[in-house]
Amino acid sequence: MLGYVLRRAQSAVFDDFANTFDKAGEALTPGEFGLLVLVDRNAGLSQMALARALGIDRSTLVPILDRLQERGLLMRHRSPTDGRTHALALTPNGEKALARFARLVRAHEKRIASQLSAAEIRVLIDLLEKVHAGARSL
Amino acid sequence: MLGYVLRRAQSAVFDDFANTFDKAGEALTPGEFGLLVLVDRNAGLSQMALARALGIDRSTLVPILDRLQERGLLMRHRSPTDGRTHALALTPNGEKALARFARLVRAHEKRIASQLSAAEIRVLIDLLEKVHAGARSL
DNA sequence: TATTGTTATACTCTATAACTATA
DNA sequence: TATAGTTATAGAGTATAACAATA
Repeated sequence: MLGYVLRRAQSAVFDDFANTFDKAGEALTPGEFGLLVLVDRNAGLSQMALARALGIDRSTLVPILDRLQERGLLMRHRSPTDGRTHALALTPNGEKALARFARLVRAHEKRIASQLSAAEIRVLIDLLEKVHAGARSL
Repeated sequence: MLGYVLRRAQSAVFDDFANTFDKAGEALTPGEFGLLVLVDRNAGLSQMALARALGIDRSTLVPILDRLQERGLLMRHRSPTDGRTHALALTPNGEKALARFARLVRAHEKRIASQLSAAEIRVLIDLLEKVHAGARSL
């Protein structure tokens, strides 16, 4: 029952995220937003480090970065200290886009929490973290 | 923030689901479980009706049913009243498998809720439904 | 004409295995 | 030898468009 309700809520939230961006003429997934935030806050990190932080395989990351790079949001620089790694960073355009995206995400967050009081939001986040902890105890 | 926490919890729950089935030597996704439950409780329903209930396109459903049918869990019967539709039903083997699956899902649900009291579970479900309602208000 | 199921096609996310360049 | 990134490949979920059978 809990798993089902969680899945439904998550699905509605995902749809709202997509809709928010769509109506603003932008296109981004929650995963892409999280990736951009990570790169922004940790400029220079490698693809391996990013993949680890996102919990995905390094090969999965490649086409995702390709797309973001084609969109001019992000760049792979060659690391001067380790020729094997790419130092990731947002482009100036990527920084500007991320600021726009962050505004949209705030509006989205506001809407998904619109039926909850501030206290309820805190309780919900707390309970979700307990679910996370419980599920992790394999 | 809420969106992110929700996504993380959902991801951990999904992993626990997969792990539970894996360790029991079974293979099933939450979506497949939901589908089997729907067919079990509404024997004879059509693919269109099932797709609508699942919120997916009818063309998406086809390969999913193909796989379940290949596994001998489910059958497409020709409807006597409407030659266009298939009446879906679980096979006897599918019924037995679903009983096994339901046991595993109960164990899984117990684990993801292991850090929560009964009262907290009720509150969490309530709050998640409010999130669902808020996100739906597009 | 409209509906149901199927197929063809196309993206995206996901992974594993093998390859290249570098350490 | 080991690590980082890439490519090839494969499977699953998702969709749209076109098609055949049926209503």
